[in-house]
Amino acid sequence: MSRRDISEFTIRRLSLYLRSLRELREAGTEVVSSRQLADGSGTTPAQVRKDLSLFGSFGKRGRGYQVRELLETLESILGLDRQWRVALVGAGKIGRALLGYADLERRGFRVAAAFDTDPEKIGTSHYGVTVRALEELEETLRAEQVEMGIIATPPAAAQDTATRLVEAGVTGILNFAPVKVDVPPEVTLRGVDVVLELEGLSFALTSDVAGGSRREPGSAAGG
Amino acid sequence: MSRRDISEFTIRRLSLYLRSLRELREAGTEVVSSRQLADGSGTTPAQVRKDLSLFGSFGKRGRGYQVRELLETLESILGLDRQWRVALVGAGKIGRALLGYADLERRGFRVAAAFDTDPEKIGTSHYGVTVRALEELEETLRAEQVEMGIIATPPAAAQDTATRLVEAGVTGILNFAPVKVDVPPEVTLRGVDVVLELEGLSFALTSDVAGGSRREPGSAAGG
DNA sequence: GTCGGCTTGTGAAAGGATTCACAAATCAAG
DNA sequence: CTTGATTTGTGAATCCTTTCACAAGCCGAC
Ligand SMILES: NC(=O)c1ccc[n+]([C@@H]2O[C@H](COP(=O)([O-])OP(=O)(O)OC[C@H]3O[C@@H](n4cnc5c(N)ncnc54)[C@H](O)[C@@H]3O)[C@@H](O)[C@H]2O)c1
Ligand SMILES: NC(=O)c1ccc[n+]([C@@H]2O[C@H](COP(=O)([O-])OP(=O)(O)OC[C@H]3O[C@@H](n4cnc5c(N)ncnc54)[C@H](O)[C@@H]3O)[C@@H](O)[C@H]2O)c1
Repeated sequence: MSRRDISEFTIRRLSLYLRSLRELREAGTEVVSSRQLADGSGTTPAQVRKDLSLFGSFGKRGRGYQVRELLETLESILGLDRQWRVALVGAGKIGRALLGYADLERRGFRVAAAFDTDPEKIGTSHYGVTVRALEELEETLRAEQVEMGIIATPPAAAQDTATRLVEAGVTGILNFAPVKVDVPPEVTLRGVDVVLELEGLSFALTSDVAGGSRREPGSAAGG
Repeated sequence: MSRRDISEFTIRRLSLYLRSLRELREAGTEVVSSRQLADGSGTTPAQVRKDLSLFGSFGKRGRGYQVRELLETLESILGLDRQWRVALVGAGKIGRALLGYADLERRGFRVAAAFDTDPEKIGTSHYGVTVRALEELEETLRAEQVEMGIIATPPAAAQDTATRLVEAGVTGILNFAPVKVDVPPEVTLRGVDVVLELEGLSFALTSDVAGGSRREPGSAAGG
């Protein structure tokens, strides 16, 4: 069972367990059962145990899991026991909202640089990050050892942005633009599309002549 | 095959096909094959045909699908042949970015009202929407016949917000707060969690000693 | 120390989703 | 009209995920 064989579904759920575990740690809880983790992340106890068992045995039978220990284990599995340096391309409305999103830094994702093409925006600072000219992208990313990029440009610029990010050494990209973006196979790409999510709600509400929730496979809804 | 039996995976892909079809329409293309749709949305031709076949027969063998016709069919299936009225709760950084997101209106989602608790924000207008006091939520939503809600409050307020939205008649909710939110079974809930997506990238980049892309099941990456 | 109640870890079974593969249909060329 | 190149629609097969169910292990009570 190599890390490569772990499914996307499992990884999403590990993040959800982590979210629960952080809350439990804040609350001072020391031990947690698979049932509690399942309740806190919208899945089943068997699923929790199966997910964890892919990586090892972390619990005690009859007792459960140590919150602090499991939390550190999951952080380590997900590669969160370090800081990631992230570049943001596109300092528009969503880009600036992300610059002000303190959870990124708190969870280990430091926005090390931001870029835009708009002369009005270049040179301005937002939440401690100064917006640079797009031309400086490659140089800056190599100097700052950035490994992840966030695309927050208009859709028309998304593919070019992705290509340049990859060219500059980035191997993980989060894309907010609602267009298909191609990257080489060694680069990991995830997309967030707000309209697509709303369209999913539209379908559900249209189907429901009289209501009905729909399962969201692989990850609990509610995140 | 009732609409209720259609999987979340299929629905996400239908949205992606729609995205491709809109581009094709702009480009003036009249006919499209399952292969082209697959290429444009990161899936396979067989998957496209299987997805569409769940709802009917829309193509011509040996030829393909009429772009305009299929586009209208998919919009109708997804319930997008109407306008949806949406309420936004939390007019902070991400909330205001969403108010300025013109694609929402363009795709049929009108933000009919926005709410906040901060006296400094109440009464201000953003992109044509005036922020109201949270107290006015129930009354306004009923008056405006709002059916969907977007939660953009701090995590601590998310569950209360969801409860109030449901109480006010909303049956579809999009949650941006990184916490689990419970709603009654007749309400559909989707969550967007940026940190969770980045954590997924973190895992992929950590696994890859020497690169390797990872499949995103159910929907093509790149959105 | 052992009994009873719990909870994990995990093979096996069940349930879904995707891919395969091919008959049926369309169309253009001759 | 026939042939050949396409492309759809779909049952069957494959692949993957989730759920089941239970032996093994832990803990506190007595
Ligand atoms: N506003 C939202 O709430 C929201 C939500 C989800 C997704 N999105 C998507 O995010 C993207 C940005 O949306 P927005 O609302 O922030 O738009 P915006 O117009 O406010 O911002 C886009 C920014 O990108 C800059 N830009 C343009 N071309 C560029 C390039 N080649 N390189 C770098 N920067 C470039 C522009 O100067 C501008 O500052 C769009 O693709 C949009 O669909 C927006
Ligand atoms: N900033 C981002 O880019 C970003 C991205 C993804 C998710 N999020 C999430 O979105 C939520 C909002 O983030 P933000 O960065 O916009 O924070 P923010 O602090 O800028 O905005 C939150 C807003 O909610 C208001 N609010 C507080 N309690 C409320 C209540 N009970 N009802 C209505 N409004 C209330 C506040 O007055 C404030 O205006 C958070 O849960 C955050 O984790 C933010």
